[in-house]
Amino acid sequence: MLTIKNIITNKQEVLDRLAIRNIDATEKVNKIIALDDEKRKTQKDLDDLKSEQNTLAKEIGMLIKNKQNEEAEAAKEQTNVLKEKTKLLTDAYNNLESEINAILLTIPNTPHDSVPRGKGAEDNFKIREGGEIPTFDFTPIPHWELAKKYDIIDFELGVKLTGAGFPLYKAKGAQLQRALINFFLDEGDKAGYIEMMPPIVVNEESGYGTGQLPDKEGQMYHCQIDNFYLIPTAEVPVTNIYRDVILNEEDFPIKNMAYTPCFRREAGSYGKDVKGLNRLHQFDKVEIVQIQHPDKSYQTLDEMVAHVEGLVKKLNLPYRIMKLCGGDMGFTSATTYDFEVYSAAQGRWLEVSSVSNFEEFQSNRLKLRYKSKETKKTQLAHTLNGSALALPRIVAALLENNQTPRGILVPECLHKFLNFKIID
RNA sequence: GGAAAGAUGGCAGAGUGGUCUAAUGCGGCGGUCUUGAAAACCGUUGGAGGUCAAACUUCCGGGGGUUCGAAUCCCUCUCUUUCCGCCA
Repeated sequence: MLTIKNIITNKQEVLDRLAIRNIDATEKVNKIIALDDEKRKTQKDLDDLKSEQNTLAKEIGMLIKNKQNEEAEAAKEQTNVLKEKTKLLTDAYNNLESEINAILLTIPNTPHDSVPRGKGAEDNFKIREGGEIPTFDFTPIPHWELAKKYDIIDFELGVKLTGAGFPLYKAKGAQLQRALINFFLDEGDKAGYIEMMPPIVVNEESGYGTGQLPDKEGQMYHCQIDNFYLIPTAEVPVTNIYRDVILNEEDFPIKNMAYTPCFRREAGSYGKDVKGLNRLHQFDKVEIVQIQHPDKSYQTLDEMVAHVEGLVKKLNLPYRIMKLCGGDMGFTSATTYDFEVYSAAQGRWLEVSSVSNFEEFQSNRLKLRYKSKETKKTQLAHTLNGSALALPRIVAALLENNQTPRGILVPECLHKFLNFKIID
């Protein structure tokens, strides 16, 4: 969430930035500023009261020590009044605080200056594209049919075992998954990311830390007995490593990555979006996460985009990089680039990665800070993450784009992880 | 799953109702000495809020309670360790 300090000191800028999302937050911001002012005054009064009580308590201690019991009793009487007042003020203070927080939670991150205005996906700005859309001298088959034809992914068996959206990968299909994961992790390793194998079940605090809770509660699978959540992305455990951490400037940049399965309930999705591998309840993903000094986070964002671009290039997939407009950006992001690959038989662009700079929005909730060498104070760090990459849609595009009458050709970058070069 | 012990500052570790704004040690930072370094010695040493700065408030696993006063007593939750049981 946004910091109150930022809202107060840069009020107009905050409002202007939020306008990029087509949000007029004037009312909320004014309310927060007013409430915060009141909170501050209340705190001052409360502090004074407590100070008075502390002094009195010490005096009573002295009086009792000196056996001046009558005076001590009289002093005790005094504290009763103070206690009453303290209770009232404490309640008022707590109310103000939760009121402020409640509003704060409803305000999304302020988009970066460079983020284009716009309403939805149609207003996203294409940064670059690459690769070539394949042409066929036959009608290309969609991946779910290819999967069946070569018996590499069994959607029906997944339904039997669990339900829709939980496919079972078989034989070369399963091996292809493994190869992709290895490829992504190896590339990440070359780029300096430290590999992690985190828990894929997290507690409530972690859910709040990265902002999945409370807003997206219904999107996560919940183990009620233990109050744990299945992670919707490795971002949750890998970023929460730094919850309540104060870093040194020398620690930057922190570069971590993790392969994990991801679980999403995807309530409300339907139609062609959920066909085949397009949208699943369980899928595999390698996530890259960086924590960076605020001055360098945008440089880092570019670096991460370049990394992901390298992956889709090596996989030889037609891709485009979209800079999301204000209206299409996620709640917590300040800048997001989406990667889409073209899936030739479906004839659609599929989102396979989303690379974002959250600036200090996540850090604020995580209490992820660093000690500034210059000011000697603790300041919020910037967090960034991106998929590098999510498997299912990559697989969908690979199957559809690389199909030939003989079988499906496996891209060269995966050969060293596999003992076959064609799925037939 | 059963039993017991425990959770204190970056780490180790004292403190069991009243200058605890937490001893001591280690580590860190600054200084003296030195050509430089080490050693020795001296000083300093966290987070949050607040203030021009201070004062002040708050934080001894989380929450609640008792008390004029809680790291210290009570309740509760969480976690850790050890032992037993079960087990990949």
